[in-house]
Amino acid sequence: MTISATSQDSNNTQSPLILVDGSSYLFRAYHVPYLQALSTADGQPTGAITGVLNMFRSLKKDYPNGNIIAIFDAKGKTFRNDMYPEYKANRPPMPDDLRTQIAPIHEIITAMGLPLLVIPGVEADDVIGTLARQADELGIETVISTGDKDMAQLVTQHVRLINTMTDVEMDVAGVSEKFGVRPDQIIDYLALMGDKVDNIPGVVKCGPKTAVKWLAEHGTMQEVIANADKVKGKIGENLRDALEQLPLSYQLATIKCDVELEQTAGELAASEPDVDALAELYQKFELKRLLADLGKGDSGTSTTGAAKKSKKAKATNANDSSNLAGEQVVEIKAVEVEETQYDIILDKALFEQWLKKLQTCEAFAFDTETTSVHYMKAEIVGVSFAIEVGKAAYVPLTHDYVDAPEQLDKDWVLAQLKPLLESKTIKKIGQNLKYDANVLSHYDITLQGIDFDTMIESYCYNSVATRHNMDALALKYLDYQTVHFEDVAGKGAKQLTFNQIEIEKAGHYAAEDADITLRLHHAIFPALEQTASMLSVFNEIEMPLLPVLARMEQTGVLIDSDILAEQSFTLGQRLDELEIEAHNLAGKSFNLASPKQLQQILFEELQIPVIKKTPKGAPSTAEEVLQELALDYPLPKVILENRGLSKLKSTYTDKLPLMVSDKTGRLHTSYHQAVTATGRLSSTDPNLQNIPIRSEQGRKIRQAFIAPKDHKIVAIDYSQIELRIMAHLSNDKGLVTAFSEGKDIHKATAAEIFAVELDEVTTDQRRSAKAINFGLIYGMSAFGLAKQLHIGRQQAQEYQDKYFQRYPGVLTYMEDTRQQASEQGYVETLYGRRLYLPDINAKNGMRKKAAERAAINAPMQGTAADIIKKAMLAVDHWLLEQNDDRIKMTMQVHDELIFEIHQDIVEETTAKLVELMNNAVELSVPLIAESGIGDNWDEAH
DNA sequence: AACAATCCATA
DNA sequence: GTATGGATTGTTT
Repeated sequence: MTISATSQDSNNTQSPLILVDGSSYLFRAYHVPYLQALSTADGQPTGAITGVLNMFRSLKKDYPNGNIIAIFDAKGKTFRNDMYPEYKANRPPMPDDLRTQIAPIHEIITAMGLPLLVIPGVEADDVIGTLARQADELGIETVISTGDKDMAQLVTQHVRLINTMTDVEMDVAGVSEKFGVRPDQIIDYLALMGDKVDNIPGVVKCGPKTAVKWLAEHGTMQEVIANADKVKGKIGENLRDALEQLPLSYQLATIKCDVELEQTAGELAASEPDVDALAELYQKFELKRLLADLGKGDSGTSTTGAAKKSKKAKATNANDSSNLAGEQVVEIKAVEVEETQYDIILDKALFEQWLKKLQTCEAFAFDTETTSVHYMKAEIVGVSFAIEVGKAAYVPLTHDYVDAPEQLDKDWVLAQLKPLLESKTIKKIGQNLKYDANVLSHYDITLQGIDFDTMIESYCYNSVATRHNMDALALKYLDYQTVHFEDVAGKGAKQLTFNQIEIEKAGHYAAEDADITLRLHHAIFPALEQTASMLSVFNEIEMPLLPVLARMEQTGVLIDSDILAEQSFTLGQRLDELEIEAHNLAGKSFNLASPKQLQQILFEELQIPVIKKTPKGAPSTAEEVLQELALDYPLPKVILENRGLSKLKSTYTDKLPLMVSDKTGRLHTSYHQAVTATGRLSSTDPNLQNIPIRSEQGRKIRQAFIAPKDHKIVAIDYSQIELRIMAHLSNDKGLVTAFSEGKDIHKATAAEIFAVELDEVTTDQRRSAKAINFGLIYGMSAFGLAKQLHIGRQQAQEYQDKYFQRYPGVLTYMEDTRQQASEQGYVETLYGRRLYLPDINAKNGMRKKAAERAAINAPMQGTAADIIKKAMLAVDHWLLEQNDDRIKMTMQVHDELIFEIHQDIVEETTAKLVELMNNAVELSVPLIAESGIGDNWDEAH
């Protein structure tokens, strides 16, 4: 069969028929993580609704003339179940939180005026197949929108598939290219392979490759069956074993194309949308975007939606306990995008005019444009400002493309701006100002008056919303689509740096950045202010911390690249040896780093028993599994050593030296202040918070973190901070006393649980107690504890019961936390940082349990984060007072601060720093910081 | 080039 | 069982 050249002879004047596989949309939308958190204020999940409707919308955009028909599966069994009772028997039941979204979707689609087909007794596929067949016969161009590959059998000269996610269309040639067989061979192909998910039997070990090979040879499954005795080897046996089953598989894989329908493909057509019904439904399910768009009117109708929206968008009080989902509604002040006036400043006169306004204003938003996203490499290209909403200016400085207009002198402009930027009284508003502060510091400007950072505002307001970049914020809080950096600079290898971008284009982008930042501040800050605790975390912790982090990043840390290079070499040698050994043991050469190849070798070729599976169902080759297998087999042991060493080499010894700045000869990480849900910092480029410590080899890497000449590395960490916080929060008498008396807490716990004297506690008992203590912090279950300690579930339960019996305050605290989380939808740290838990009342038990564990952990982890942040503020304050460049704070690793201190003053300075950290906050138990001093980070521990 | 899956480093 | 970032392989834009 060849692709017909006559496909043009179809009736082009008729609008194409678009058949939508609604059920495939539904499942896909349901599994999009970003959408899973969505729900209405009263807890009805809306993620799948939103996702499905978005997909319909994009379909409409792609096929403006399309005649869209929606087809969904009906409830209950189908004729395939009668044929084969095991059909789809492996499918888990539909989750409740998906089920409840189906009816709304149907209602909305109907209100949109689209024909909706839900036919019992058959699957959506069969309805689609029937319509596609009819359309094909009528010569109507048809597009089937689905994620299901099985539908490839329906493709003809007039019928194509489109994968909505990838927007890839597949015609006859496309099917052949993709699958290696023609559309009319797809059923044969599917039948031979079988389908695990749908529980369709096929030929064992026959995958796509084999099926294609056979069909290329014989054309159809019937012919393959007829020639079954000629196939050699194991796979030939498998084929012959499957002969009886294959006709059934063929039937099951065949989409039924003669379902009886009330209307034919030629008759079905959309009707006018019922705008009022839509507005009501969108409002009911709080679909803000859709409601807004309804007002804008693709159909040019009514403004009902928009009017309702402005009434509805009244700020929800953050204390409102009905708001359980963590989804917050903010009053949107600047919904209408008014006239904007963006100045591009190329002459002195206009610049001075702006300068005057800036000098006399209370606060302004500003943004720097640079050549790089890395603060150490970035050079300023221009700066932008906004004082009032809608009016912004961009001052280009160093655009240097061919024919770039003459620009104001960079040094002169920065000199003019310096007093302004360094003023503590004129407030600055920005988005991620730490970056701007770092860049400006390279121009001898110390940014001050950093009062409002919209990224931090958004983070304090809701830390669970993972993205706090400007584009996301503008969309969320202003319902405004910004110009993206990639829109002006391109992306990938061809991306331009900002200095290469035309001033006109760059100016609009940059000025908009400043303008939007200002608007965001006006949108988010008032909402943040409504909750005193959130405001205080913002004002007392996060904003003051920003310049402290900037200073630490600027300072960087010193590493000895030679030590690392040497270690890389040694590691490389050992890795080569291990590779040879592994290949010998396996009897063939393979990639040690590939879990997939390793699975094959271990579990298929060597027939080693499978102990655990990955979440996706493949046999796991994770460390704990190999650890266990290593007892009985040689290969896993080699793999384990290889894994450990290659991780060290690629992530640390090879990589770190490459990241040393040529400007300073030091390593400069980026601390992220708006990433974690719990309030911790995170670190990237490089991540200094996961430098190895546990293994002997790993500690060598810490030895490369050295002090400069005449200096020492001082590491000070909080001892048992999270358990101390648990003691404080729970106010459990026994726990508080144990800490107050300065006891070894794990030992004390062991004495209580195992009912022995303190000095009779064995190492084993202490280890168990330690696991229990850690487990408590993680919201552990008896099941988890059992796994950790390799003991039975019952015994783990006994330990846990005993613990709660001895420390009843902890039990009460855990129960209260869970209840509080469930009632208010969030938990708080000691200092008021709030963590929303959208899943806390989820119908899905797993997700609910996970949210409960997070609810237990967050106050402890988050309070620890608050405390060390406060300590950093205290330390930084003291350092500024000292104004002594022999002392530098260089790193933060969650419960540890690392310093570089001149040897002459190291003892007394360390004592002072420990004192500052100990007194960072007042708890009902002592807060203990422990210090270590050495020539490198390893020694300092 | 971008993304998922898997594994592993830290607190 | 909590919270992260990153390297690798393997698949698909």
